[in-house]
Amino acid sequence: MANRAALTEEDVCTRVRDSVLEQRLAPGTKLTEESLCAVFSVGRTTVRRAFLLLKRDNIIELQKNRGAVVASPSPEEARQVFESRILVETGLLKTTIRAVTLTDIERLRDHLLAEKAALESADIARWIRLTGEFHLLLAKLAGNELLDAFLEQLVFQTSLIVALYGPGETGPNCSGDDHRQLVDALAAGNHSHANDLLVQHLQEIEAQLDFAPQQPFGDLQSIFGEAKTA
Amino acid sequence: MANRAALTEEDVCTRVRDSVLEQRLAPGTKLTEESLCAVFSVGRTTVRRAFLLLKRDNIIELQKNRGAVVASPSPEEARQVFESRILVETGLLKTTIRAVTLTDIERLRDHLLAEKAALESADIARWIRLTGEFHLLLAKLAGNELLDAFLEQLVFQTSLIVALYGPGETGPNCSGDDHRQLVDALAAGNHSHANDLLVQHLQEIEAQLDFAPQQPFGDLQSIFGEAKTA
DNA sequence: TACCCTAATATTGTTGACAATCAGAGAAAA
DNA sequence: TTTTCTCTGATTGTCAACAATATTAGGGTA
Repeated sequence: MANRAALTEEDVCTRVRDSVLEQRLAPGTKLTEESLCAVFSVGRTTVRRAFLLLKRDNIIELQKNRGAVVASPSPEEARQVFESRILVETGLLKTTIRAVTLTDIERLRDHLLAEKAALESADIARWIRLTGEFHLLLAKLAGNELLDAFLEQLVFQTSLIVALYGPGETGPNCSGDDHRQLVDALAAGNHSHANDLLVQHLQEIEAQLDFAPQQPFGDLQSIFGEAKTA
Repeated sequence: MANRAALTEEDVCTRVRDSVLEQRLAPGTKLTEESLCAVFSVGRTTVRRAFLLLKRDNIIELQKNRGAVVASPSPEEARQVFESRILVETGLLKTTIRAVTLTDIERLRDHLLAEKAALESADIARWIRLTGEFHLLLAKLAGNELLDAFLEQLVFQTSLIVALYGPGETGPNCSGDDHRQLVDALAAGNHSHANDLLVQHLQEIEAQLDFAPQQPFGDLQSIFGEAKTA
Protein backbone atom coordinates (compact mmCIF):
# COMPACT_ATOMS: atom_id res chain seq x y z
CA MET A 1 0.00 0.00 0.00
CA ALA A 2 2.94 2.25 0.72
CA ASN A 3 4.28 1.49 -2.74
CA ARG A 4 4.02 5.08 -3.88
CA ALA A 5 7.65 5.35 -4.89
CA ALA A 6 7.99 4.17 -8.46
CA LEU A 7 9.97 1.00 -8.96
CA THR A 8 13.23 1.29 -10.85
CA GLU A 9 14.51 -1.10 -13.52
CA GLU A 10 16.74 -2.69 -10.89
CA ASP A 11 13.69 -3.45 -8.80
CA VAL A 12 11.92 -5.07 -11.72
CA CYS A 13 15.04 -7.07 -12.46
CA THR A 14 15.25 -8.26 -8.89
CA ARG A 15 11.61 -9.30 -8.83
CA VAL A 16 11.94 -11.25 -12.04
CA ARG A 17 15.18 -12.83 -10.89
CA ASP A 18 13.60 -13.84 -7.59
CA SER A 19 10.77 -15.48 -9.44
CA VAL A 20 13.29 -17.41 -11.48
CA LEU A 21 15.21 -18.37 -8.35
CA GLU A 22 12.01 -19.67 -6.77
CA GLN A 23 11.21 -21.50 -9.98
CA ARG A 24 7.87 -19.78 -10.26
CA LEU A 25 8.83 -18.55 -13.72
CA ALA A 26 9.45 -21.51 -15.98
CA PRO A 27 11.94 -21.37 -18.85
CA GLY A 28 10.23 -20.44 -22.08
CA THR A 29 7.57 -18.28 -20.44
CA LYS A 30 6.69 -15.31 -22.62
CA LEU A 31 7.08 -11.95 -20.95
CA THR A 32 5.19 -9.16 -22.66
CA GLU A 33 6.04 -5.59 -21.90
CA GLU A 34 2.44 -4.72 -21.20
CA SER A 35 1.89 -7.46 -18.64
CA LEU A 36 4.96 -6.49 -16.66
CA CYS A 37 3.95 -2.84 -16.83
CA ALA A 38 0.64 -3.79 -15.25
CA VAL A 39 2.15 -6.09 -12.61
CA PHE A 40 4.72 -3.62 -11.38
CA SER A 41 2.87 -0.40 -12.17
CA VAL A 42 5.74 1.05 -14.14
CA GLY A 43 6.12 2.54 -17.58
CA ARG A 44 7.23 0.70 -20.64
CA THR A 45 10.57 2.45 -20.46
CA THR A 46 11.39 0.82 -17.16
CA VAL A 47 10.34 -2.65 -18.28
CA ARG A 48 12.35 -2.24 -21.43
CA ARG A 49 15.45 -1.30 -19.49
CA ALA A 50 14.92 -4.23 -17.15
CA PHE A 51 14.72 -6.52 -20.17
CA LEU A 52 18.07 -5.29 -21.37
CA LEU A 53 19.69 -6.07 -18.04
CA LEU A 54 18.00 -9.45 -17.75
CA LYS A 55 19.23 -10.33 -21.19
CA ARG A 56 22.74 -9.42 -20.20
CA ASP A 57 22.48 -11.88 -17.32
CA ASN A 58 21.20 -14.65 -19.59
CA ILE A 59 17.93 -14.78 -17.70
CA ILE A 60 15.77 -13.90 -20.68
CA GLU A 61 16.20 -14.04 -24.41
CA LEU A 62 15.21 -11.08 -26.57
CA GLN A 63 14.17 -11.68 -30.14
CA LYS A 64 13.89 -8.69 -32.42
CA ASN A 65 10.28 -7.57 -32.68
CA ARG A 66 9.19 -10.69 -30.87
CA GLY A 67 9.66 -9.79 -27.26
CA ALA A 68 11.16 -11.60 -24.31
CA VAL A 69 10.99 -15.18 -23.07
CA VAL A 70 12.58 -16.70 -20.00
CA ALA A 71 15.80 -18.36 -21.13
CA SER A 72 16.11 -22.08 -21.73
CA PRO A 73 19.79 -22.90 -21.23
CA SER A 74 21.10 -25.63 -23.51
CA PRO A 75 22.90 -28.68 -22.11
CA GLU A 76 26.17 -27.13 -23.23
CA GLU A 77 25.35 -23.93 -21.37
CA ALA A 78 24.49 -26.02 -18.34
CA ARG A 79 27.90 -27.65 -18.51
CA GLN A 80 29.56 -24.25 -18.66
CA VAL A 81 27.55 -22.98 -15.71
CA PHE A 82 28.65 -25.82 -13.47
CA GLU A 83 32.23 -25.62 -14.67
CA SER A 84 32.22 -21.92 -13.86
CA ARG A 85 30.58 -22.42 -10.49
CA ILE A 86 33.12 -24.98 -9.40
CA LEU A 87 35.96 -22.72 -10.45
CA VAL A 88 34.58 -19.60 -8.85
CA GLU A 89 33.20 -21.10 -5.67
CA THR A 90 36.30 -23.13 -4.87
CA GLY A 91 38.42 -20.10 -5.65
CA LEU A 92 36.41 -17.98 -3.26
CA LEU A 93 36.49 -20.70 -0.64
CA LYS A 94 40.26 -20.52 -0.56
CA THR A 95 40.03 -16.90 0.51
CA THR A 96 37.09 -17.42 2.80
CA ILE A 97 38.69 -20.17 4.86
CA ARG A 98 41.53 -17.84 5.74
CA ALA A 99 39.36 -14.88 6.67
CA VAL A 100 36.21 -16.42 8.09
CA THR A 101 35.16 -15.24 11.56
CA LEU A 102 32.93 -16.70 14.21
CA THR A 103 30.29 -14.16 13.34
CA ASP A 104 30.32 -15.40 9.77
CA ILE A 105 29.89 -19.00 10.90
CA GLU A 106 26.95 -17.93 13.02
CA ARG A 107 25.32 -16.21 10.10
CA LEU A 108 25.74 -19.30 7.99
CA ARG A 109 24.23 -21.45 10.74
CA ASP A 110 21.30 -19.05 10.98
CA HIS A 111 20.82 -19.47 7.29
CA LEU A 112 20.84 -23.24 7.66
CA LEU A 113 18.10 -22.93 10.27
CA ALA A 114 16.06 -20.79 7.92
CA GLU A 115 16.47 -23.40 5.19
CA LYS A 116 15.32 -26.13 7.55
CA ALA A 117 12.36 -24.10 8.73
CA ALA A 118 11.24 -23.39 5.19
CA LEU A 119 11.50 -27.05 4.28
CA GLU A 120 9.54 -28.18 7.35
CA SER A 121 6.81 -25.65 6.80
CA ALA A 122 6.53 -26.93 3.24
CA ASP A 123 7.30 -23.49 1.82
CA ILE A 124 9.10 -24.99 -1.13
CA ALA A 125 9.53 -21.78 -3.11
CA ARG A 126 11.21 -20.15 -0.15
CA TRP A 127 13.35 -23.19 0.46
CA ILE A 128 14.54 -23.31 -3.12
CA ARG A 129 15.51 -19.67 -2.95
CA LEU A 130 17.30 -20.06 0.38
CA THR A 131 19.38 -22.97 -0.85
CA GLY A 132 20.49 -20.82 -3.75
CA GLU A 133 21.19 -17.85 -1.54
CA PHE A 134 23.35 -20.01 0.74
CA HIS A 135 25.97 -20.17 -1.96
CA LEU A 136 25.84 -16.43 -2.43
CA LEU A 137 26.14 -15.82 1.29
CA LEU A 138 29.14 -18.10 1.41
CA ALA A 139 30.71 -16.29 -1.52
CA LYS A 140 30.24 -12.86 0.02
CA LEU A 141 32.56 -13.81 2.85
CA ALA A 142 35.50 -13.74 0.47
CA GLY A 143 35.03 -10.02 -0.13
CA ASN A 144 35.25 -9.89 -3.92
CA GLU A 145 32.23 -8.11 -5.32
CA LEU A 146 33.09 -8.86 -8.93
CA LEU A 147 33.14 -12.59 -8.35
CA ASP A 148 30.03 -12.29 -6.20
CA ALA A 149 28.13 -10.63 -8.99
CA PHE A 150 29.29 -13.23 -11.47
CA LEU A 151 28.34 -16.08 -9.18
CA GLU A 152 24.93 -14.52 -8.65
CA GLN A 153 24.40 -14.78 -12.39
CA LEU A 154 25.45 -18.41 -12.31
CA VAL A 155 23.11 -19.25 -9.44
CA PHE A 156 20.15 -17.79 -11.29
CA GLN A 157 21.06 -19.78 -14.35
CA THR A 158 21.38 -22.90 -12.25
CA SER A 159 17.80 -22.39 -11.17
CA LEU A 160 16.71 -22.33 -14.79
CA ILE A 161 18.77 -25.42 -15.56
CA VAL A 162 17.31 -27.38 -12.67
CA ALA A 163 13.83 -26.33 -13.71
CA LEU A 164 14.52 -27.65 -17.19
CA TYR A 165 16.56 -30.77 -16.62
CA GLY A 166 16.37 -31.41 -12.88
CA PRO A 167 14.73 -34.27 -11.02
CA GLY A 168 10.96 -34.32 -10.76
CA GLU A 169 8.65 -33.05 -8.06
CA THR A 170 11.10 -33.63 -5.23
CA GLY A 171 13.44 -31.37 -7.15
CA PRO A 172 15.94 -30.53 -4.45
CA ASN A 173 18.23 -27.89 -5.77
CA CYS A 174 20.64 -28.63 -2.97
CA SER A 175 20.13 -31.88 -1.15
CA GLY A 176 19.58 -31.80 2.58
CA ASP A 177 22.68 -32.10 4.62
CA ASP A 178 25.39 -30.90 2.25
CA HIS A 179 25.26 -27.31 3.33
CA ARG A 180 25.51 -28.15 7.01
CA GLN A 181 28.53 -30.36 6.45
CA LEU A 182 30.18 -27.63 4.48
CA VAL A 183 29.68 -25.10 7.25
CA ASP A 184 31.07 -27.57 9.76
CA ALA A 185 34.20 -28.08 7.71
CA LEU A 186 34.53 -24.34 7.37
CA ALA A 187 34.15 -23.83 11.10
CA ALA A 188 36.83 -26.46 11.68
CA GLY A 189 39.14 -24.66 9.28
CA ASN A 190 39.53 -27.80 7.22
CA HIS A 191 40.07 -26.41 3.78
CA SER A 192 40.62 -29.54 1.75
CA HIS A 193 37.56 -31.18 3.26
CA ALA A 194 35.41 -28.12 2.69
CA ASN A 195 36.70 -27.93 -0.85
CA ASP A 196 35.88 -31.58 -1.50
CA LEU A 197 32.40 -31.17 -0.09
CA LEU A 198 31.73 -28.15 -2.23
CA VAL A 199 32.92 -29.75 -5.45
CA GLN A 200 31.08 -32.93 -4.67
CA HIS A 201 27.94 -30.99 -3.87
CA LEU A 202 27.96 -29.16 -7.17
CA GLN A 203 28.87 -32.23 -9.19
CA GLU A 204 26.05 -34.12 -7.55
CA ILE A 205 23.54 -31.54 -8.67
CA GLU A 206 24.94 -31.66 -12.17
CA ALA A 207 24.92 -35.45 -12.22
CA GLN A 208 21.23 -35.50 -11.38
CA LEU A 209 20.37 -33.59 -14.51
CA ASP A 210 18.64 -35.48 -17.26
CA PHE A 211 19.00 -33.91 -20.67
CA ALA A 212 17.36 -36.61 -22.70
CA PRO A 213 13.58 -36.48 -22.49
CA GLN A 214 12.99 -32.84 -21.73
CA GLN A 215 11.98 -30.39 -24.35
CA PRO A 216 12.43 -26.68 -24.10
CA PHE A 217 9.34 -25.42 -22.32
CA GLY A 218 8.74 -22.83 -24.97
CA ASP A 219 7.98 -25.47 -27.56
CA LEU A 220 5.27 -27.09 -25.49
CA GLN A 221 2.50 -25.34 -27.35
CA SER A 222 3.72 -26.48 -30.70
CA ILE A 223 4.26 -29.99 -29.38
CA PHE A 224 0.70 -30.18 -28.12
CA GLY A 225 -0.52 -28.68 -31.31
CA GLU A 226 0.78 -31.67 -33.28
CA ALA A 227 0.09 -34.23 -30.59
CA LYS A 228 -3.57 -34.59 -31.49
CA THR A 229 -2.68 -36.24 -34.82
CA ALA A 230 -1.30 -39.34 -33.02
CA MET B 1 30.41 5.71 -46.15
CA ALA B 2 28.44 2.50 -46.42
CA ASN B 3 27.33 2.98 -42.84
CA ARG B 4 23.69 3.34 -43.77
CA ALA B 5 22.52 0.59 -41.44
CA ALA B 6 21.83 2.14 -38.08
CA LEU B 7 24.16 1.12 -35.27
CA THR B 8 22.65 -0.85 -32.44
CA GLU B 9 23.36 -0.34 -28.74
CA GLU B 10 25.74 -3.29 -28.88
CA ASP B 11 27.73 -1.52 -31.57
CA VAL B 12 27.97 1.64 -29.52
CA CYS B 13 29.04 -0.43 -26.52
CA THR B 14 31.74 -2.12 -28.53
CA ARG B 15 33.07 1.16 -29.85
CA VAL B 16 33.23 2.69 -26.40
CA ARG B 17 34.81 -0.44 -24.96
CA ASP B 18 37.42 -0.47 -27.71
CA SER B 19 38.30 3.12 -26.94
CA VAL B 20 38.74 2.17 -23.31
CA LEU B 21 40.88 -0.80 -24.26
CA GLU B 22 43.11 1.41 -26.37
CA GLN B 23 43.26 3.91 -23.53
CA ARG B 24 41.96 6.66 -25.74
CA LEU B 25 39.15 7.28 -23.28
CA ALA B 26 40.59 8.27 -19.93
CA PRO B 27 38.85 7.42 -16.66
CA GLY B 28 36.68 10.28 -15.51
CA THR B 29 35.86 11.51 -19.01
CA LYS B 30 32.33 12.86 -19.18
CA LEU B 31 30.15 11.24 -21.81
CA THR B 32 27.14 13.30 -22.75
CA GLU B 33 24.27 11.67 -24.56
CA GLU B 34 24.23 14.33 -27.21
CA SER B 35 27.90 13.99 -28.12
CA LEU B 36 27.63 10.23 -28.56
CA CYS B 37 24.47 10.66 -30.60
CA ALA B 38 26.41 12.91 -32.94
CA VAL B 39 29.49 10.70 -33.12
CA PHE B 40 27.62 7.51 -33.92
CA SER B 41 24.64 9.02 -35.71
CA VAL B 42 22.12 7.26 -33.51
CA GLY B 43 19.17 8.38 -31.47
CA ARG B 44 19.23 9.11 -27.79
CA THR B 45 17.38 5.86 -27.13
CA THR B 46 20.29 3.82 -28.43
CA VAL B 47 22.91 5.77 -26.51
CA ARG B 48 20.86 5.46 -23.37
CA ARG B 49 20.61 1.70 -23.75
CA ALA B 50 24.32 1.47 -24.41
CA PHE B 51 24.94 3.41 -21.21
CA LEU B 52 22.93 0.89 -19.26
CA LEU B 53 25.01 -1.99 -20.60
CA LEU B 54 28.28 -0.16 -20.08
CA LYS B 55 27.30 0.54 -16.51
CA ARG B 56 26.59 -3.13 -15.97
CA ASP B 57 30.13 -3.89 -17.11
CA ASN B 58 31.62 -1.31 -14.75
CA ILE B 59 32.98 0.67 -17.67
CA ILE B 60 31.04 3.82 -16.91
CA GLU B 61 29.33 5.23 -13.87
CA LEU B 62 25.86 6.68 -14.10
CA GLN B 63 24.79 9.32 -11.65
CA LYS B 64 21.14 10.26 -11.48
CA ASN B 65 20.46 13.37 -13.50
CA ARG B 66 24.18 13.88 -13.92
CA GLY B 67 25.01 11.64 -16.80
CA ALA B 68 27.81 9.21 -17.49
CA VAL B 69 31.52 9.29 -16.85
CA VAL B 70 34.16 6.70 -17.66
CA ALA B 71 34.70 4.68 -14.51
CA SER B 72 37.64 5.27 -12.18
CA PRO B 73 38.18 1.97 -10.39
CA SER B 74 39.32 2.33 -6.79
CA PRO B 75 42.45 0.57 -5.53
CA GLU B 76 40.21 -1.97 -3.84
CA GLU B 77 38.40 -2.64 -7.12
CA ALA B 78 41.77 -3.00 -8.80
CA ARG B 79 42.73 -5.62 -6.26
CA GLN B 80 39.52 -7.52 -6.94
CA VAL B 81 40.05 -7.35 -10.68
CA PHE B 82 43.48 -8.92 -10.47
CA GLU B 83 42.34 -11.50 -7.94
CA SER B 84 39.52 -12.44 -10.29
CA ARG B 85 41.75 -12.53 -13.33
CA ILE B 86 44.25 -14.87 -11.69
CA LEU B 87 41.46 -17.17 -10.62
CA VAL B 88 39.67 -17.21 -13.95
CA GLU B 89 42.68 -17.28 -16.26
CA THR B 90 44.47 -20.04 -14.38
CA GLY B 91 41.24 -21.99 -14.21
CA LEU B 92 40.78 -21.69 -17.95
CA LEU B 93 44.40 -22.57 -18.55
CA LYS B 94 43.87 -25.92 -16.86
CA THR B 95 41.27 -26.78 -19.47
CA THR B 96 43.16 -25.23 -22.33
CA ILE B 97 46.36 -27.16 -21.79
CA ARG B 98 44.45 -30.40 -22.16
CA ALA B 99 42.57 -29.42 -25.28
CA VAL B 100 44.94 -27.12 -27.15
CA THR B 101 45.70 -28.01 -30.76
CA LEU B 102 48.51 -27.10 -33.12
CA THR B 103 46.16 -24.79 -34.95
CA ASP B 104 45.51 -22.94 -31.71
CA ILE B 105 49.21 -22.53 -31.05
CA GLU B 106 49.63 -21.16 -34.54
CA ARG B 107 46.89 -18.62 -33.99
CA LEU B 108 48.52 -17.52 -30.77
CA ARG B 109 51.87 -17.17 -32.52
CA ASP B 110 50.22 -15.11 -35.25
CA HIS B 111 48.85 -12.87 -32.57
CA LEU B 112 52.30 -12.48 -31.04
CA LEU B 113 53.59 -11.37 -34.44
CA ALA B 114 50.80 -8.82 -34.70
CA GLU B 115 51.71 -7.49 -31.26
CA LYS B 116 55.31 -7.18 -32.27
CA ALA B 117 54.45 -5.47 -35.53
CA ALA B 118 52.25 -2.93 -33.80
CA LEU B 119 54.95 -2.17 -31.28
CA GLU B 120 57.62 -1.73 -33.95
CA SER B 121 55.45 0.54 -36.03
CA ALA B 122 54.84 2.64 -32.93
CA ASP B 123 51.11 2.11 -33.14
CA ILE B 124 50.78 2.16 -29.40
CA ALA B 125 47.00 2.19 -29.26
CA ARG B 126 46.83 -0.90 -31.40
CA TRP B 127 49.55 -2.58 -29.39
CA ILE B 128 47.78 -1.92 -26.12
CA ARG B 129 44.62 -3.41 -27.49
CA LEU B 130 46.38 -6.46 -28.89
CA THR B 131 48.10 -7.25 -25.61
CA GLY B 132 44.70 -7.19 -23.93
CA GLU B 133 43.13 -9.32 -26.63
CA PHE B 134 45.89 -11.90 -26.26
CA HIS B 135 44.44 -12.89 -22.92
CA LEU B 136 40.96 -13.14 -24.41
CA LEU B 137 42.21 -15.25 -27.29
CA LEU B 138 43.94 -17.57 -24.84
CA ALA B 139 40.76 -17.82 -22.77
CA LYS B 140 38.58 -18.66 -25.76
CA LEU B 141 40.53 -21.87 -26.29
CA ALA B 142 39.00 -23.32 -23.13
CA GLY B 143 35.52 -23.19 -24.66
CA ASN B 144 33.54 -21.61 -21.84
CA GLU B 145 31.65 -18.60 -23.10
CA LEU B 146 30.47 -17.53 -19.67
CA LEU B 147 33.98 -17.27 -18.31
CA ASP B 148 35.09 -15.64 -21.54
CA ALA B 149 32.50 -12.93 -21.18
CA PHE B 150 33.45 -12.37 -17.57
CA LEU B 151 37.13 -12.18 -18.38
CA GLU B 152 36.38 -9.71 -21.14
CA GLN B 153 34.87 -7.45 -18.53
CA LEU B 154 37.94 -7.84 -16.37
CA VAL B 155 40.31 -7.01 -19.22
CA PHE B 156 38.45 -3.79 -19.96
CA GLN B 157 38.62 -2.84 -16.33
CA THR B 158 42.31 -3.63 -16.28
CA SER B 159 42.77 -1.11 -19.04
CA LEU B 160 41.10 1.55 -16.90
CA ILE B 161 43.19 0.58 -13.90
CA VAL B 162 46.45 0.78 -15.83
CA ALA B 163 45.41 4.13 -17.24
CA LEU B 164 44.82 5.39 -13.71
CA TYR B 165 47.59 3.82 -11.69
CA GLY B 166 49.95 2.33 -14.24
CA PRO B 167 53.51 3.31 -15.04
CA GLY B 168 54.12 6.47 -17.01
CA GLU B 169 54.57 7.04 -20.72
CA THR B 170 56.15 3.66 -21.37
CA GLY B 171 52.99 2.19 -19.85
CA PRO B 172 53.30 -1.38 -21.08
CA ASN B 173 50.11 -3.18 -20.23
CA CYS B 174 51.88 -6.45 -20.78
CA SER B 175 55.63 -6.38 -20.84
CA GLY B 176 57.42 -7.67 -23.86
CA ASP B 177 58.33 -11.30 -23.75
CA ASP B 178 55.85 -12.71 -21.25
CA HIS B 179 53.26 -13.66 -23.82
CA ARG B 180 55.75 -15.49 -25.99
CA GLN B 181 57.09 -17.51 -23.09
CA LEU B 182 53.56 -18.44 -22.11
CA VAL B 183 52.77 -19.70 -25.58
CA ASP B 184 55.98 -21.70 -25.62
CA ALA B 185 55.09 -23.38 -22.32
CA LEU B 186 51.62 -24.10 -23.68
CA ALA B 187 53.06 -25.60 -26.85
CA ALA B 188 55.32 -27.78 -24.74
CA GLY B 189 52.35 -28.94 -22.71
CA ASN B 190 54.05 -27.85 -19.52
CA HIS B 191 51.10 -26.89 -17.38
CA SER B 192 52.79 -25.93 -14.14
CA HIS B 193 55.27 -23.73 -15.96
CA ALA B 194 52.57 -22.06 -18.02
CA ASN B 195 50.54 -21.54 -14.88
CA ASP B 196 53.48 -19.97 -13.07
CA LEU B 197 54.19 -17.67 -15.99
CA LEU B 198 50.60 -16.55 -16.17
CA VAL B 199 50.31 -15.81 -12.47
CA GLN B 200 53.67 -14.09 -12.43
CA HIS B 201 52.70 -12.04 -15.47
CA LEU B 202 49.51 -10.78 -13.87
CA GLN B 203 51.10 -10.15 -10.51
CA GLU B 204 53.84 -8.18 -12.21
CA ILE B 205 51.34 -5.86 -13.80
CA GLU B 206 49.59 -5.41 -10.47
CA ALA B 207 52.86 -4.79 -8.67
CA GLN B 208 53.71 -1.98 -11.07
CA LEU B 209 50.63 -0.04 -10.07
CA ASP B 210 51.14 3.07 -8.01
CA PHE B 211 48.09 4.14 -6.05
CA ALA B 212 49.67 6.95 -4.11
CA PRO B 213 50.06 10.12 -6.17
CA GLN B 214 47.34 9.78 -8.77
CA GLN B 215 44.12 11.70 -8.63
CA PRO B 216 40.92 10.62 -10.29
CA PHE B 217 41.08 12.08 -13.77
CA GLY B 218 37.65 13.57 -13.44
CA ASP B 219 38.87 16.07 -10.90
CA LEU B 220 41.47 17.53 -13.22
CA GLN B 221 39.33 20.51 -14.11
CA SER B 222 38.73 21.44 -10.52
CA ILE B 223 42.41 20.89 -9.75
CA PHE B 224 43.46 23.24 -12.54
CA GLY B 225 40.78 25.68 -11.50
CA GLU B 226 42.43 26.13 -8.13
CA ALA B 227 45.98 25.74 -9.34
CA LYS B 228 46.30 29.36 -10.45
CA THR B 229 46.12 30.58 -6.86
CA ALA B 230 49.48 28.98 -6.05
C1' DT C 1 38.03 40.76 -3.05
C1' DA C 2 35.47 36.91 -1.51
C1' DC C 3 31.09 34.89 -0.79
C1' DC C 4 26.32 33.84 -1.56
C1' DC C 5 22.08 34.02 -3.71
C1' DT C 6 19.20 34.11 -7.92
C1' DA C 7 18.28 33.45 -12.76
C1' DA C 8 19.42 31.39 -17.19
C1' DT C 9 21.10 27.53 -19.69
C1' DA C 10 22.05 22.93 -20.63
C1' DT C 11 21.54 18.12 -19.78
C1' DT C 12 19.04 14.26 -18.30
C1' DG C 13 14.54 11.65 -17.39
C1' DT C 14 9.79 10.48 -18.78
C1' DT C 15 5.85 10.13 -21.27
C1' DG C 16 2.98 9.52 -25.21
C1' DA C 17 2.06 9.04 -29.99
C1' DC C 18 3.32 6.95 -34.24
C1' DA C 19 5.74 3.50 -37.32
C1' DA C 20 7.32 -1.19 -38.16
C1' DT C 21 6.93 -5.91 -37.56
C1' DC C 22 4.91 -10.26 -36.29
C1' DA C 23 1.28 -13.91 -35.02
C1' DG C 24 -3.19 -15.75 -35.87
C1' DA C 25 -7.74 -16.05 -38.04
C1' DG C 26 -10.31 -16.74 -41.98
C1' DA C 27 -11.25 -17.41 -46.80
C1' DA C 28 -10.22 -19.26 -51.30
C1' DA C 29 -8.19 -22.80 -54.14
C1' DA C 30 -6.29 -27.47 -54.87
C1' DT D 1 -9.82 -31.85 -46.02
C1' DT D 2 -5.57 -29.53 -46.48
C1' DT D 3 -2.71 -25.79 -47.94
C1' DT D 4 -1.68 -21.15 -48.88
C1' DC D 5 -2.57 -16.40 -49.01
C1' DT D 6 -4.18 -12.13 -47.21
C1' DC D 7 -5.88 -9.34 -43.75
C1' DT D 8 -6.65 -7.99 -39.05
C1' DG D 9 -5.15 -7.41 -34.37
C1' DA D 10 -1.55 -7.13 -31.20
C1' DT D 11 3.14 -6.29 -29.82
C1' DT D 12 7.44 -4.19 -30.23
C1' DG D 13 10.65 -0.33 -31.88
C1' DT D 14 11.53 4.62 -32.59
C1' DC D 15 11.18 9.29 -32.15
C1' DA D 16 10.00 13.91 -30.54
C1' DA D 17 8.11 16.93 -27.28
C1' DC D 18 7.83 17.99 -22.45
C1' DA D 19 9.17 17.92 -17.45
C1' DA D 20 12.67 17.67 -13.87
C1' DT D 21 17.12 18.45 -12.36
C1' DA D 22 21.83 20.12 -12.25
C1' DT D 23 25.40 23.42 -13.71
C1' DT D 24 26.92 27.93 -14.78
C1' DA D 25 26.93 32.91 -15.11
C1' DG D 26 25.92 37.19 -13.17
C1' DG D 27 24.81 40.51 -9.72
C1' DG D 28 24.60 42.01 -5.17
C1' DT D 29 26.39 42.33 -0.40
C1' DA D 30 29.66 42.01 3.42
